[in-house]
Amino acid sequence: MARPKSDDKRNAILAAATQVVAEQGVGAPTATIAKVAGVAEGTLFTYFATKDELLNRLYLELKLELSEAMLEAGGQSRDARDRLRLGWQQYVRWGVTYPEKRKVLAQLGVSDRITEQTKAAGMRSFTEINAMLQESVASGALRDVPPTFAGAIMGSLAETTMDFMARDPAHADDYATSGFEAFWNAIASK
Amino acid sequence: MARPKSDDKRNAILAAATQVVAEQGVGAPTATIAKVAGVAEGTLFTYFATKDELLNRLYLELKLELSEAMLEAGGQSRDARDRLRLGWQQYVRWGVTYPEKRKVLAQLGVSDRITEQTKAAGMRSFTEINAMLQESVASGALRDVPPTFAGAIMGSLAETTMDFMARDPAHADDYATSGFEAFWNAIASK
DNA sequence: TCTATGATTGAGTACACACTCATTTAAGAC
DNA sequence: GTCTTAAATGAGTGTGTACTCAATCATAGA
Repeated sequence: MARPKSDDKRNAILAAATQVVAEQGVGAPTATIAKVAGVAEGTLFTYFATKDELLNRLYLELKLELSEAMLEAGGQSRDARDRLRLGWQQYVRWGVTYPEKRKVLAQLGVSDRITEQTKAAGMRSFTEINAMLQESVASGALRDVPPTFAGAIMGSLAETTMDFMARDPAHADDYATSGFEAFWNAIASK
Repeated sequence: MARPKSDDKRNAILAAATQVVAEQGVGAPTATIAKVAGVAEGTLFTYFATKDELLNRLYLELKLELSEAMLEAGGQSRDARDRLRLGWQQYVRWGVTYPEKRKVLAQLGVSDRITEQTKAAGMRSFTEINAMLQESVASGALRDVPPTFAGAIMGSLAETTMDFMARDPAHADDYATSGFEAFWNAIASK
């Protein structure tokens, strides 16, 4: 091996892509991403063959990061509701801490540049969380429907909650609390 | 006046934009939109000064259409839950009937080419629906939070529901029913 | 019918972008 | 220290796109 590829550069490119795509959308130029990453444009293409590959990798990376954040500090001992509330809390915390990452995920989620394959792989990160949901859902309004539906509901309610938290920071805590209550009632109430 | 602009052409352009943006995303070329609409590219620019103006108008038009669809056939006599269920039903019906319009709205909603002003104007179409929500929300989990939050929750749950209906049409009715139950519990349960 | 006005056309323009490639640079093997 | 190999560079290339404009055409009003 002559000169190895550097993980640092790869990460710098992904981080730059996050920043620039959050600002400018999926149409953000590779030239800008490279400049922000501190590498030449050509270098970007030695790490990612095409812009689409870069976007798909970024999507996966962020999905994985989010799913890991949700499971962090998840002590086993609590009951289902508490474990879900913790996951919700972590989700919201992550989204508030990294608004660009959240925005990028929203952009990429509706972009047709993300392949079905990538989306499927992204969902796999959430199997553990879906398992957490399963028991809470068993006797509620969603009992007739797969647990991934509850997972999607969790995602969309958390996103909606964070939108309002961001728009009206003074009442952020109210939204976070009410949002979780709404979510719990949605999946667990009969 | 020498030659009047034609509403038919304007509508044809908006319809073509809907179709093409649903297929290709916000980056769809104006040349393609014009061709699908059956007009010359130059004509597109006599009806909409820029592509951004076209996209913003399209967003407004679709938002308005959706809000009107939701209020259709809304007899006064029912109780709050029934009126909301009817609105939900109409929402889902609209989304299933016009999947391209739904997709376009999703694309435009996260695109930074839609101005804040346009988004605000789009929300105004939903004031009547927000009023409907207000009473149902009064004593539930969302009592501490503005009714537009309940409206946003309705939107995101309906979208999630339609995603699953589209992905798994055999159980579409189950999703529609469970989705509304989840929504009602989310906003009205204590 | 004639005329003035503005809609309609589509080839043309200026620019932006994803990706390439000849050249330079640097890391590892010996 | 030398050699080999692949990473790094950035000017260059081809393509695609939003928007323009001179010429043409259709309509409302006289």
